Amino acid sequence: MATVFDVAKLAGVSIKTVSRVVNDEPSVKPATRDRVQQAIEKLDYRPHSGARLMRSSKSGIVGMISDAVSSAVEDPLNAGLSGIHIVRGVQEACREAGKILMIADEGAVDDRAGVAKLLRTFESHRVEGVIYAAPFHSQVALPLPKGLPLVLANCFDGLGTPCVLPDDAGGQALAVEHLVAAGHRKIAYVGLGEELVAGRLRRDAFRRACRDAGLSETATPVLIGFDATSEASLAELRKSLTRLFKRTSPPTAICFGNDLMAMRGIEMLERMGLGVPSDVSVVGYDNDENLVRYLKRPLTTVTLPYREMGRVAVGALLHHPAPGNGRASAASQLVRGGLVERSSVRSLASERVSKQAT
Amino acid sequence: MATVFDVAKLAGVSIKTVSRVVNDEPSVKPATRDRVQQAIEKLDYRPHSGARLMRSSKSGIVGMISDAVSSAVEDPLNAGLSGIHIVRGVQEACREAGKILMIADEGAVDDRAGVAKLLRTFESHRVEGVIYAAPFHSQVALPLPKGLPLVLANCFDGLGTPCVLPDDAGGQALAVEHLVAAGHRKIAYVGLGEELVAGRLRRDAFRRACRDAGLSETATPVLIGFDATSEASLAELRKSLTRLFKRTSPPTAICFGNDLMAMRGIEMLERMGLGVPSDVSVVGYDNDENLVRYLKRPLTTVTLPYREMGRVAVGALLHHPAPGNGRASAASQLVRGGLVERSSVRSLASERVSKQAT
DNA sequence: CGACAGAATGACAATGTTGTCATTTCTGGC
DNA sequence: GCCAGAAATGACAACATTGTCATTCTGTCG
Repeated sequence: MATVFDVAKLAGVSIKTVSRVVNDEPSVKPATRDRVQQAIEKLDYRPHSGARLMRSSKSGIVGMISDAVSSAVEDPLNAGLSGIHIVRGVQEACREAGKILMIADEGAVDDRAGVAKLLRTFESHRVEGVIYAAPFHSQVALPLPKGLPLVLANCFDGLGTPCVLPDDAGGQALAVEHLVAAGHRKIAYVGLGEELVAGRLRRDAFRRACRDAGLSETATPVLIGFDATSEASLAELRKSLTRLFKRTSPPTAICFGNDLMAMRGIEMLERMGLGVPSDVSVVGYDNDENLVRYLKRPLTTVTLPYREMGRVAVGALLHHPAPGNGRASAASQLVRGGLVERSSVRSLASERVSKQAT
Repeated sequence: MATVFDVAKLAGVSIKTVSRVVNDEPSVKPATRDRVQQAIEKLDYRPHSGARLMRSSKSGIVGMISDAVSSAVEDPLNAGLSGIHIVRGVQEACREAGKILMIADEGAVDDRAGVAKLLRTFESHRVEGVIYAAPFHSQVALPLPKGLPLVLANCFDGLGTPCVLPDDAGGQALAVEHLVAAGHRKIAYVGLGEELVAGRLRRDAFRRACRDAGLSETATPVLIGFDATSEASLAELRKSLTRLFKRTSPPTAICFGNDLMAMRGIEMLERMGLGVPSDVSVVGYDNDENLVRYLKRPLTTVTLPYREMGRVAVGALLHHPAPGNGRASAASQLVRGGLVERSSVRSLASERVSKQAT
């Protein structure tokens, strides 16, 4: 492959001038520039990124660790494609910033030794930073690279490593506020397990939002600990729902822990003779497009803003302020996803009038 | 960051010895090796891949052009995640070969200028080869890189560029053979548009397989040109199906052009009062896991072996024989996907006995 | 016309590694 | 104790580029 020397000789200039043309530096006469360009064209010259890197120590590469692709293929039932959306956001932001993205997907994002190895590879390539994306909102314990900026996406390590997280609390509040605005006063929460970060945050936010709306605890029962991918847990869920609607004053709306659970829950409600949203309104969480597209009853839900999180992570990585310098960007950034109104929530007209009266 | 010099000084050896240790070369005394390893550890030394590349001209990087991630996010309804599976296969094979994968996903895989730019970037990084994956079986016209091995996946260019393709013909034959073995003698084909490569191949293969099985053309009507993502086309499909079953001797089985069409078709058949598979057996194509998992009626279908195609593509790239050297690997490789038996095909017992009699 | 500023260009070092080949250090047999 | 041959180690060039600084060209103004 041709080098600067070949190009320089053909164009009748010095190698430094070739370098200037290649890097769009000023003070090269247009005529010279043209000659060099033509020589480049003719010789099919491509700058050698390795040699370049050696001089400038700017690789222009961003590394990313994710199991998005592997889990989308290996485990399509569980993987809500969350990772793919984060990757997409990262890709977009990298492109806009003129960076090249190098994705390491070895499947095992929770294998410390494996991650350490990937980080070493990235360091060898002198990447400008690394983004680590977890498949779901969780706490992680990563081996921290020495001189390499690292940003966590969809996870945190409690050690002050910069991270980008979904605003589960804010999102759940949005759901409750939406139901309250539609006139609902008796709202149940049917959620994930407490061992999940998202499960805890959403449950707590639900409670707080209900309190803020002036709803009593008895009117807003909280049932948690379900896993919509487990048959046993679904049986539990069915029992709980049955009990819930045997109450003297059953809820008029349910916030489900996520879309999959909402989907299963709706099936159960309908089998119990309860229409959605005629008898019960339902709000999900995640806005899992992939799931939502197969639902007969369009589901009102809260978006988990994965793509945006990817973008924010790149921003945090590339514009990370020199440490201890002026207005430090918060180590942890929350990204709020919006509520998507579809047709699983019914407005209780009488209430609405009394509330929305001018 | 530390260099070989730092390590050499600390370990009390020459830089060359450090290089030997790093590259696991023989003839280094165990004691020396240990000392160097410790120095590396202590200094957090990471070989500089750029400098390395300059000397050895082996980057260990494979480039890939795909729109898998972007289209999975941008257009989840159409994208059957095919691309993701190809990427996965490529990832796996790269890992096994000790190569690093660099994915360029700019969304526009059919933009010649865009692809040319990506190829230039890859050339700059001295990748060892490039895999170009198309979202569906198609013919492409790519700008061919000069000194860079290129393998096409899920597409071909008719110019002899090595490519890896799904064996649509073989797969469709599998479907027909399965139905015939189950005793079906009247089989309809309801397929994709002729403008699609897969549409043409599958239709032709269907006809040939029927002929081979001794079925007459009247018993095996072919209806093509449908697009299950278009409402208008679905209306057409409904009309066609209605007509089909008004015949004096309607088919007992249908091969649909793909799983989505099969899904829609089954809905229509049921609305027409025809049970699947009690009244009509159905075979799909693609084995789109992502779609199949939401079907109530498990669909018998033929796998589009995307993942395997990715693996084969890497194999073709890395073991590409020196041109004009001995047993050249075929420029075009077909990968056969198997038939997945679920429960949308009913065995016609009487027929079966007569056929399977010893 | 000469001097001068600024634009355009070039010479050369430096970057971190590995390949080549030379040199030193062992090892075992006499 | 010596020597041949092998094993271990080292010196140095080469890789392709950019940064630094020097040099040459070009036009302008007095």
